[in-house]
Amino acid sequence: MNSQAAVSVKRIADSTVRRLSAYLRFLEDFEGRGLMTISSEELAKRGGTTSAQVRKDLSFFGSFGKRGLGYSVPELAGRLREILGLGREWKIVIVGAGKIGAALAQYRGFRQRGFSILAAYDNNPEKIGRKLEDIPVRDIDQLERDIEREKPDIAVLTVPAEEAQSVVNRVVSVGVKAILNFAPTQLHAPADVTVKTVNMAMELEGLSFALTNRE
Amino acid sequence: MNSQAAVSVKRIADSTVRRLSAYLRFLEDFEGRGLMTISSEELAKRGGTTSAQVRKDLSFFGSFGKRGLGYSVPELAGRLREILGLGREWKIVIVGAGKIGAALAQYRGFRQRGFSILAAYDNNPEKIGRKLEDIPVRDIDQLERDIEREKPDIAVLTVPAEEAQSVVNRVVSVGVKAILNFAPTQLHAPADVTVKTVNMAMELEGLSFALTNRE
DNA sequence: TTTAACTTGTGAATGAATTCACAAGCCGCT
DNA sequence: AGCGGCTTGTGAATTCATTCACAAGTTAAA
Ligand SMILES: NC(=O)c1ccc[n+]([C@@H]2O[C@H](COP(=O)([O-])OP(=O)(O)OC[C@H]3O[C@@H](n4cnc5c(N)ncnc54)[C@H](O)[C@@H]3O)[C@@H](O)[C@H]2O)c1
Ligand SMILES: NC(=O)c1ccc[n+]([C@@H]2O[C@H](COP(=O)([O-])OP(=O)(O)OC[C@H]3O[C@@H](n4cnc5c(N)ncnc54)[C@H](O)[C@@H]3O)[C@@H](O)[C@H]2O)c1
Repeated sequence: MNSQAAVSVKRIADSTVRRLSAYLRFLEDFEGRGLMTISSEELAKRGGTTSAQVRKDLSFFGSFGKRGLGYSVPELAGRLREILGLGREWKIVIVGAGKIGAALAQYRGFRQRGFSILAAYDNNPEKIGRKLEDIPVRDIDQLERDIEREKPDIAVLTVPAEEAQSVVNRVVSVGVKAILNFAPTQLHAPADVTVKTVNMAMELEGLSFALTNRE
Repeated sequence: MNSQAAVSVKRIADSTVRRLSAYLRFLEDFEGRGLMTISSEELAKRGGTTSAQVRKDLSFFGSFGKRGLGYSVPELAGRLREILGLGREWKIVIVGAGKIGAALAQYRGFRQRGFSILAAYDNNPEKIGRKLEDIPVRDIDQLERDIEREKPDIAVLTVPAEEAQSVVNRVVSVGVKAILNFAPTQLHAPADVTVKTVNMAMELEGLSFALTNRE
């Protein structure tokens, strides 16, 4: 019954974390509509899963529901925010102020969820010094110095694939522990650094496979 | 020796397909450097997996290697392209010519892999009629008519979350069977339609969780 | 206070994915 | 032709994830 986020006694699967994220999104929707309680069954229907799955996912972290009633929407939302570490602001830097970097820098969805973008970095003199909406584009040469001073939590990589590993090495060398990579390449980092790669070409290939292999 | 991709006797896991995509990328790299054979071990090292995993993944589709030697790089690359359905051109439409839609429309990585973007659609009169690089932005009102004529294989959704389900319904109604969704919302579609969602906020929350729950 | 209708939380059962481990095959050398 | 070094392909074993199924708790109503 302790309130510090997550007892984390066993390793939590990635798929579980993604579902928790999804549940939180639905809860926020319900919160907005003023509903006070929700059952695992309703949550499951929204998320395309089963009620047993919902309850099992939550049970890794405690027991938040009331038998016969369901879950308190605001309480469960709060618990999920705690578990996911969303009770605080996370600071982000974007490396690569190109097309996709600019789209991310200008995206409001991140700030709304507590992710604050400090700056974007580029090596193109024409881009350095400009702003993307209100995010400054800084010289990549300042990267390490700035990171040591501002201590961002997450680096988002939107540089060409050939440059990506060297940027990983640079940000890791000054203490960044989490990286979101958009370059279509496999990155290597120490075990205490979490790297997630979003590879859109791979997603399209998944669709190509699905379209090709249907009986 | 049939050349139609995949015997597909059992359902292939999503994770397997993603790895096949990754293997293909490494093989193309090796091909470029003129190497002729590669072992499962080398492929595994590059992809951050194990050699047994590589061999098991490939074994679902046939046996392409030579014991004692490894795999022929060009042959295996060809087989993977066949399996993934990359032997042909896939036609894509983008719905939502906003920031992320524009970035995707202008991205060269897709065309290089056989994904050809026909057009982007928007409901904003200021955007309609313009071009994103060489991709035309068309009126969303033409969506169904154009799809029936041009028969795109894949629809990419980059509209606001509230609009996403209605766009799904529209493209599904005229026969689209594969959707790549960037809106942060759960979509519902008939079982014969494959929907993949790329949810960047969810990826960031995964990083937030990892940073928060480390012992 | 009793009952009926619900819903949670969780072990146990099932199902899926990964890893192990080794026989079988290939190559080059002597 | 035989041997040693390597590497595949694959059942069997293991590990991990999901689903089942039900006791236990809650509410509301009579
Ligand atoms: N545009 C897309 O829709 C899209 C989709 C999927 C993946 N990606 C990937 O995202 C990455 C960026 O793509 P993009 O389309 O934005 O390309 P882009 O060329 O528009 O942007 C890349 C930016 O990185 C900068 N850059 C290059 N080397 C750098 C370095 N060493 N340090 C700092 N900045 C550097 C460039 O000046 C440029 O501004 C690529 O790896 C690409 O494969 C892009
Ligand atoms: N920009 C990002 O980096 C980013 C990141 C993650 C997710 N997303 C998601 O991608 C989607 C688009 O984001 P964006 O930043 O490009 O927003 P945006 O506002 O720049 O683009 C949305 C575009 O869709 C058009 N549109 C709206 N309703 C439409 C309809 N019914 N039919 C056709 N077109 C319509 C708008 O005119 C606009 O051009 C959103 O769902 C957003 O949550 C964006």
